[in-house]
Amino acid sequence: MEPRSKHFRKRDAILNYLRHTTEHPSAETVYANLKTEIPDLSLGTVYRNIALFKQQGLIVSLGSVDGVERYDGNIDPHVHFVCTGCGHILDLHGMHVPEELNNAASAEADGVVDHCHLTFHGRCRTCV
Amino acid sequence: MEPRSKHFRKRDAILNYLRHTTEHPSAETVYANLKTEIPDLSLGTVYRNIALFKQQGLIVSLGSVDGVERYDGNIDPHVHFVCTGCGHILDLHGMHVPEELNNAASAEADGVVDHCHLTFHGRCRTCV
DNA sequence: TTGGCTGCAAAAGTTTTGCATAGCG
DNA sequence: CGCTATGCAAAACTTTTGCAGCCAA
Repeated sequence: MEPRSKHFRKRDAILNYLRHTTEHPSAETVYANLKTEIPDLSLGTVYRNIALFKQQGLIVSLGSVDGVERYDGNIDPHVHFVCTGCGHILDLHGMHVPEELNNAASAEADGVVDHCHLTFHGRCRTCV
Repeated sequence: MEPRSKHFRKRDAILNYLRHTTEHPSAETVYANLKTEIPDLSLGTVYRNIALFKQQGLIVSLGSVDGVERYDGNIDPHVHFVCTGCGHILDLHGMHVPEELNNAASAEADGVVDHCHLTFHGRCRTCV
């Protein structure tokens, strides 16, 4: 993705990074990885842009693992597997949350369901 | 629940509180609510015991809402609804994650699934 | 010149930890 | 006595924010 302009070079780089990785990184990880490529990048900028993307719905928060928030640039609904051992987050594309559950949820909660997260917790192969 | 002894009075009080509320409190909330009853309770003790309970599997973490971790003393598997507006967490007992998904998850992740969390996000009736 | 993006560093907020004390066994 | 639980306060960490500078339009 070619930057729109110099003005958005960092913003684009951050979103681009989030969209092209499957590691579900934290802000710190995004920063660390882009830092080599963009030496004058600051952590504050990463946080600011991540907050923006989240608000715009361009990325999704997966919640915190070991006290650090993790993000996913793939906003296509999918299921996750979090390894309790190494903290690695895996995408599971072979299943989806049945539509009935969504309906049942909004009915029982007596509210409006926007989206849902299904996350399995366990041990990945190398951590078993 | 009668305390086992004075030695565990606070620990028991914290677990007891978590088990008898449906508000899915944060550590701070547990502290604030028990403080009136146990004036010489410290926040550190709440955090220490919560960490212990979590490790022992006596309570479950629901992840962070607005930067604060929330806990559930009800470890019976159930679904949650988190209101994006007020941060309130609701238990949904009228549904469960189909067993097939569990199997599919461990198969696709090529690991061992311990448990899973299904959480709906949206707006509760008063926040719509 | 104006407005938005950013670096930098300070601040805020949450959670953890060290140390000393008290109480159980 | 030894061990565990705890209060208190400092520390550690993550995340947010204020301010000044810079660049694009």
